[in-house]
Amino acid sequence: MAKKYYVTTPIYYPNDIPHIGHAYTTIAADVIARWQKLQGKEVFFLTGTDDHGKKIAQAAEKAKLSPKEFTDQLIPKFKDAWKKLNIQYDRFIRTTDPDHEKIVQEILQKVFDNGDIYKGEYEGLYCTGCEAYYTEKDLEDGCCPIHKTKIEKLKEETYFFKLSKYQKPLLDLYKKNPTFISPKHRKQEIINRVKEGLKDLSVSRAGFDWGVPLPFDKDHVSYVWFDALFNYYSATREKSKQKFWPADVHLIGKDILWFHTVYWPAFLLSAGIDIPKTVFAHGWWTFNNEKISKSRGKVINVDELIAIAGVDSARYFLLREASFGEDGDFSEDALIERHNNELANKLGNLVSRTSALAEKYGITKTDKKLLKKLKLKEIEKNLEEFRTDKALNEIFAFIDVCNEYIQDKKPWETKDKKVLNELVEAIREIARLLSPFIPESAEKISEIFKSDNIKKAPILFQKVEDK
RNA sequence: AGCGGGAUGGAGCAGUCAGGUCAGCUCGUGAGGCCCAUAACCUCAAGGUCGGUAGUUCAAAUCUACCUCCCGCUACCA
Repeated sequence: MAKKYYVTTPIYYPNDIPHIGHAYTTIAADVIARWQKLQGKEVFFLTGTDDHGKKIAQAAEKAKLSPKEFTDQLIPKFKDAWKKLNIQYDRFIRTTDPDHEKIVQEILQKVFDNGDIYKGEYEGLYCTGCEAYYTEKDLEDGCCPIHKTKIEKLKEETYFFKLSKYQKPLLDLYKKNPTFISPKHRKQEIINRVKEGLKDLSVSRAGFDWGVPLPFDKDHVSYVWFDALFNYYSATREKSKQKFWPADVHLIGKDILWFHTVYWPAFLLSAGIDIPKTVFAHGWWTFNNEKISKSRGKVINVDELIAIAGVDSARYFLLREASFGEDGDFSEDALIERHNNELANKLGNLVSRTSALAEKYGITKTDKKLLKKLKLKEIEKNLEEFRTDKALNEIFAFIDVCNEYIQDKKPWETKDKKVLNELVEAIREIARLLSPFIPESAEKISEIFKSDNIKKAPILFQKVEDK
C-alpha cells in the first residue's frame, strides 16, 4: 500500500474575506499535497471553516439570519477563492458538519470521564456591550476599547480543562519529538512559556447556543478552540480516512502556534489520541513593508492577487518570496519583477527557444547528462522540510544552467540533435518539479514536450509592463 | 519587564543549527558576447571592515559575553 500523507490548513473564520494570508497558507498546503502525490504517496488535504462562536452568532443576528444560514452564505467565498487559486483539497470541513460535532462530543465526554474537565468559575473582565471578556492589556484606561465604557469583573460558571496537568507531558513531547514545533526558532519560545506554567483553560460557554453542546451539561457549549482544533481529527474518522491520522503536518500562521502546540496536544494526550507529527508555523505578509490591516484597507484579497499576473505567478511569488517560516513583504512590483524575470525571461524563454530549435532540427536520444546538474536531492529535502523558497531556488538555478548550456553549445549553429535532446529532457523534469507550484503552466510545458515531435511553444508567461 | 527573532555591497534577500570549500543570489549600474528565443539569453567588471566591542580558535558572517537599533510574542482573541 502507498505511504500516506496528511496535510491541513487552519479552518478559517468565515466572516473574513479570503485574503493573502489565507491564500498563502492554503497554497503552501496545496503545493505540499501535490508534491507528496508526486512522490507516490496517498494524500489527504484538509481545509475548511470555523463556523461557531459568539461573533458569528452576533453577526448573524444583525443580518437577521440564523447562524447556520448566515455561514452558509459565507462559505462560497472561500470555496471560490480556492478554486481560482487551483487548490486541490480533498475535503472542506465545517465545524457545523454533523460528523465533526459528534466526534467533538464523544471526546468531550471522554475527557470529562478522565477527570480532565471540571466545573469551576471563570472570572474575567467583561464588557456587557461586547458580551465578551477582555484581558488587562486590551483595555484602554480600564475601559472597553470599543464601547469606551467601564469594564466590570464578572464571574461565570464554566468548565475547565486541566491544562496545568500537562505541563510536564508537553515538555516531554517537545523533547521527544524535536520537529513537532517547526520551524526550529519558534520552538524555544513555546518551551519557555510552557515552563513558566500553564493555567487551566475554560472550555465552555453558557448563555448562547451557537456551538457544540457539552454532552454532560447541555446548558453549555464547547469553547471554540476545543471544537475547532478537533476538526483535524474528526475529518479522519470516516472509515476510508482513518489511516491518515496522525497528521503529517498542520500548516498554520504564527499567530496560532500556541493553540496548536500547547492546547491541541494536551487535548489529544488527555483523549488518548496520537499527536500529529509537525505543526509548522509560517510568518506574516506585510504589504509594501507595512503591516496588513483591514481598517486601513491594506488587505490583498484573492482576486487582486490573481489579477496582477495570473494564478501561477501569484502562487510562485508567495512561495518563492518569503523564506518559509519567516515574514515576507508583498508588493505588486516585486510580484511583477519575479513574474517577468524568473517566469517569463528565464523559464518561459528557455521553453520558447528550446522548442523552436527542436522543431527546426529535431532531437535524438541521449543519456541525459545535463540532468545530472540538477540537485534533485536538495530539492526533495527542502520540500520535506517545507522550505519552498529554497526548493524553487534550486529549480531555478538549474534553469540558469540550461540557459548557460544552450548559450555555450550554440545548437542553432551546430544543429546538434543531442544537445537539443539534453535540453528537452531537462525541461521535462523541470515541468515535473514545478507542477506543484505552477500547475497550469507546468501542464502546458509538459504538453509541448510530450512527444519527440516538438512544435514551437506559444508564449507561456506574457510579461507585465509597467503601469 | 520577561521570552523569541533580526541587523550582510545602492535596493531586497540567502548563508549562521554541523567554523575553513563563503562572502553568495536577484534587481539596479558599467562593458562586452550571442543572434536560437518572450528587446529575451550568456560573460566580465565596479560596489560589502557580514550592526558595535571584547573573547574562543591555526581559522569566525557563523561560536561565547556585553552593547546599540528594529520587530514579534506574553495565553481564553478565529
